[in-house]
Amino acid sequence: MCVSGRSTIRVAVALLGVKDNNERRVCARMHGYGTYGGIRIVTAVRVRFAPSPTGHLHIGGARTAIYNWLFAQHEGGTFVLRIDDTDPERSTEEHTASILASLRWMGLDWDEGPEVGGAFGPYFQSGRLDSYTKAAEDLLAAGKAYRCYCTAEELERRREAALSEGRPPGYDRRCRRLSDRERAVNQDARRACTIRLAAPLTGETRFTDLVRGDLVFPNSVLDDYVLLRTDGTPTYNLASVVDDAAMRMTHIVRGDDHLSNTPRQIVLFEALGAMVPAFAHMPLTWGTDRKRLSKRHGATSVEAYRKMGYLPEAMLNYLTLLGWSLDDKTTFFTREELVRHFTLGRVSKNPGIFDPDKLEWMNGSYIRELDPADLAGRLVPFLEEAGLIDEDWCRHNRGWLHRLVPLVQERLKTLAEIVDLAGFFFAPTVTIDPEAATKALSIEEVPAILEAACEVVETAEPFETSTIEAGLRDLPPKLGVKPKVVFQAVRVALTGRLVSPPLFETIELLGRERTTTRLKAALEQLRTSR
RNA sequence: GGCGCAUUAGUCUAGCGGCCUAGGACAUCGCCCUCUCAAGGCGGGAGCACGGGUUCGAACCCCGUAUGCGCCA
Repeated sequence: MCVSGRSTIRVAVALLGVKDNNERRVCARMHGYGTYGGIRIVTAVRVRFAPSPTGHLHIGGARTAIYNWLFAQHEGGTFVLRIDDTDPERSTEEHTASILASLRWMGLDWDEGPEVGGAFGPYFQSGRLDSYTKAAEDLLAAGKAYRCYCTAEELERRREAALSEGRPPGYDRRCRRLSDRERAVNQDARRACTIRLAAPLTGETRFTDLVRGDLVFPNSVLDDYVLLRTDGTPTYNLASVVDDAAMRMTHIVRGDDHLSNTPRQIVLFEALGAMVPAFAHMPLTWGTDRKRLSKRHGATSVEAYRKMGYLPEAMLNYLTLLGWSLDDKTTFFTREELVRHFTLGRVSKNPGIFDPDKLEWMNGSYIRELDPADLAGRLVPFLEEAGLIDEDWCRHNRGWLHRLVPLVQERLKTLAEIVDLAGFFFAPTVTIDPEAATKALSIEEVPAILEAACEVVETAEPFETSTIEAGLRDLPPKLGVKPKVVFQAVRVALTGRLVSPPLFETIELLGRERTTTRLKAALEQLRTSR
């Protein structure tokens, strides 16, 4: 331990009781800090992401997790995952599992938390309830909290009265002024009560937000908020602060919807005699209508985007850039580059509107950059999901799949689009889209075109793109039609639609057999319908 | 109602007093390439919320106003 500068103390890791396998990293870099009795403490960075398992991991939550993770990685600190499941009504194990899966999918592994353990467990708040009760009781004993016997109805009535008289509607601290005798009477009668924090009445609470700068709040705006409800359950503020203190968090990186809550929590940290962490409030993520991102805006969970065929690296890149930038031009970052460059100081102060278009563009760009073999592997689950292939098929056709990739790679914006784009390869017969038939097959010369094309395919030798292309390119002048007419007619006959991968390569990949079969089938269909 | 935070094109952003006749990207529009669709290339339109100051000089500093959002209830 050494003292450096005015009222700044560097604290060795052991002093804080941190004994885990991060110790080596931790000792190497000491960037974190908090305040303890007004003294600035510098120690290893410890941050947490603390989702409530009431649904899938939300885009907004994912971004908060990413910023926490990047910050921890950049600083060589510890990233803790804590599940805030104090609401038994809405918390489920399925949601917890889904959140863990989404975090892992994006590569946001945690150093401590569910399934990996750590020195500060349990990492579920439902397993820590006793500590909240104890904290509340300690505060009670120290005179820093008090029992409040006001009922919900009384509070409601007084709030309305205050509002109609133009007074602030907060709790009037009535029970804080109870005499010892009154307290004893209520206690003996075992009247239901909440436990409220006895917040300071004067002075001010100040802190430095790592994103927004120095902030000062007069303590007069603080209220004596509830810590423990009548049923003994902790409020968000109590549980969160007690855990953050117990888990030795050095930085709280979270959404700025909590900004106004921060002075309230700082007062609690101080009342508990705990180190006050540093804070960094991230701007919120909005939907396109400038409202909180919700179901109305379409897919809002990471899970949904995974299913739609988005790549985790695109997701990470896009979400990080929604509220953070390195400079005026860099758009693409590998995970390592993000870790190397990420700092809270360059996080934007403005809320960001989630733009699915830009995500899609970025995803397409990442797909194009993928190693073809890698892309092939990533496409398999989507083809399987659509029922086009199965495991057995994969075992025998890996080579074919690798030949397909170059035809689709620069056309895919999401992995799931492979089904639409290349599904015709796998179907036994082609169903021709009526609109495509009208546009490409209704021309008088089409039967002749298809017959000629069939002959080209039957005789192309060797059977490969170049010979097929040469043969088909001979047809337009011979038949006296435009090239486009020939190619579109053949395309529709083979794929059923007006849009497909490049024609000649498609024919090669389809094979002589299936190509001629399809051309003949289309011819037959034309004859019967005329 | 109180307190707080924010405000660069439709969207994400660069900018931290002269490098800005404001840079990049998505989207959009036009052209080129072209067997369709993509991808790619070239080009266009579009922005400092408003009003006062400070300064030789303001997107940038200060003060108001407006708007949006958050928290408390």
